[in-house]
Amino acid sequence: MINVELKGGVVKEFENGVTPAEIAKSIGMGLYKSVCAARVDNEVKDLRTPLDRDCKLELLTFDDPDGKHAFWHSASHVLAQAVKRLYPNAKCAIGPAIENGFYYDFDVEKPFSNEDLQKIKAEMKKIVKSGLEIERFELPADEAVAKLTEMNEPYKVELASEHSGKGENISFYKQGEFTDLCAGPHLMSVAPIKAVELTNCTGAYWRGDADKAQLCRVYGIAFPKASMLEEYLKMMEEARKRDHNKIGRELGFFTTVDYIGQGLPILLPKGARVIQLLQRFVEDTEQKLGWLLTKTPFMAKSDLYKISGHWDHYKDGMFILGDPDAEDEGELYALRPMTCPFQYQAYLNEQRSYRDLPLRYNETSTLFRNEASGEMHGLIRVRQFTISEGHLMCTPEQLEDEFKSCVELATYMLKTLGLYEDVSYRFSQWDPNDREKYIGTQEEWDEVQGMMGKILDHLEIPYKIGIGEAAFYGPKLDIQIKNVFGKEDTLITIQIDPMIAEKFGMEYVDRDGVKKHPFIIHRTSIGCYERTLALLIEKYAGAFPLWLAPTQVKLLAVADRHLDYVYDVKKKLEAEGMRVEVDGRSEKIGYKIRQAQLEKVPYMFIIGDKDIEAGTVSVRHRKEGDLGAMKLEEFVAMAKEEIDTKQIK
RNA sequence: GCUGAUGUGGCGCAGCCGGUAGCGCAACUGAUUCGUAAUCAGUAGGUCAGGGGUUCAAAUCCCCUCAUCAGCUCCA
Repeated sequence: MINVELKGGVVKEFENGVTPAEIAKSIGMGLYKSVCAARVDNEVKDLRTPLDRDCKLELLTFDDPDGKHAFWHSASHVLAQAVKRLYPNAKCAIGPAIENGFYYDFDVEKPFSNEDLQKIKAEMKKIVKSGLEIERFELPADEAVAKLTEMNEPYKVELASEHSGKGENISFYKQGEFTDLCAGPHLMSVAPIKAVELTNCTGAYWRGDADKAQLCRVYGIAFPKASMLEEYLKMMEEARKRDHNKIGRELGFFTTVDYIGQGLPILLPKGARVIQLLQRFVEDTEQKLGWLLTKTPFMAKSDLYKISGHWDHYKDGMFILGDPDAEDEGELYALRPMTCPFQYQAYLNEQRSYRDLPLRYNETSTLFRNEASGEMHGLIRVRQFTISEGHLMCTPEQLEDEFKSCVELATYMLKTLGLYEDVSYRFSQWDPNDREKYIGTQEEWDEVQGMMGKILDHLEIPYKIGIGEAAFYGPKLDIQIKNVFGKEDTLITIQIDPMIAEKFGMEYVDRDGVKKHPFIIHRTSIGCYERTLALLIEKYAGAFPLWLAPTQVKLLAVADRHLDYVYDVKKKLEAEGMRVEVDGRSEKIGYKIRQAQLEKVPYMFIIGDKDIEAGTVSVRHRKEGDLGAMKLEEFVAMAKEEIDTKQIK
């Protein structure tokens, strides 16, 4: 007998070898039917795992993230089963659960059309209705490979073969006629997968390698109840309404033009205004913190990039001016994809001593990157962008404090913008198995990654590790954020570079009179203005905080005879430094209010006879509605407070 | 770059199996001067992303290019 501690600390006795599924059943059929997976001593296990010692057991339902995971993973198997029934020649690759749902990759002659997906969905529903039990079994690796070979599943054979020789058994899950190589965990049957939607079908490379076969990836989502699916789909629709690429265009923040080219957006007055406000804020803040502004050229001869290593490691990503196949490469110029090697020249301008360090250079820097044509996305991925760039040269002793101050600056920016709660952290490391991509030796990387890891731990930053995500010259702390589609991008990056100073001969004379190479921190404080603008548009659905709003107050006259007073108010507000617009059209007040609301202007003044008589303005807030009449000075004081403290409302 | 989808007046859409473009909103003009999310009437605007081809005839069929979207790969 073993003692199993259940929810709420209740300890029950069970026979040795009991499974979580059996325990769930003993508690009640309701629980048994809804349980998806088990957490045994904080480890997620399949419900069929025999328990052979005292332990703590949590029975995970769909409400638990790991429960959801198992649920979706089983749904992906149902998807594969349906595909195999309808398209017996399809070869199965992998089909995991993801953050929101699941996908399965298939090798098929022709990618699935929307009609195909409908058919597949219908077949999935049939499978679910049949309520097939899901069984688990294990085979030794060589037998597993033999079985999968017989099943004519080459991708599965490849996966199983990697495990042969390890001496471990390989697990399979089987439901009806469908068997899949899989580590699990899975549901006990397909029955609970009541509501399914196949959301998308796209291409995806086998093992994420662009040189390998391209497969057909079907994305889906599933829930135990139809109402949950409806709710989810509605939520996604709402999220898409915030898509910066849609409302950013509608609200006049930016546009694109076919004959200018991909990834080259036109920032319209509103978008340009927000970026200007952000930029002034960033530059002023950085200056106060001891950063020295530089302005360096947008292009340089190839020689510069050869020293920095960009020519070898980043050439494909650069816009090169001239014929790259020309004999004399010295005459080639390239637009800068990064600011680093330019700003280093400022450092190199004088002989440096340890007394000069840390030396902090910042720049509002426009960069050009020849991104592959399929990569562009609204303002988030573009070919020309402007970044709050900075490079900081310091001694090893200063590294931790300086790194910390860079993180603090980024945090301050994120908090001010209201994005702090929305980001996650990634410690981006090199991939030792992909040496081509990096400079430096194993020892150098181990050392600098060790240092960075220690600093991050001291800062108590909750990061995940990204292997192969480092820059070619050093590891990064990437501050990640998701767009409305759930796609993650880097908003801010702070990097430690122990290698490039040497390449450029950047030195300082230390206390002991010896010349040494400084550490360089590459960092951005607010990221790229275009991308940050995009995420702010999505965050606020276009309704910017007052301090960033392109137009802060819209003045609406009730009737034309009030316009003189209105323009007088405008003048006074502008004298206070506020951004004001007048809607002088001969429309009804309701119409003009509606327009201003749709434009998401923070404050509207409704001005009519009553206001002129009383010498007031009637204030309306876009969210709070009618705030009543007040003296202009009263409003200005209130608005200034809101602006100065950068309130978000 | 790859897979798939899309590209019709400023925006959102119609235009089925080919016979030379419609609607709503916006814009403009006129009337209305009306206090917190849409006043009424009228006018103008597109050759259908661009180029080539098939055809007596193409927005509608075919090819190429460009751009947009989702995903992959890549990346701030």
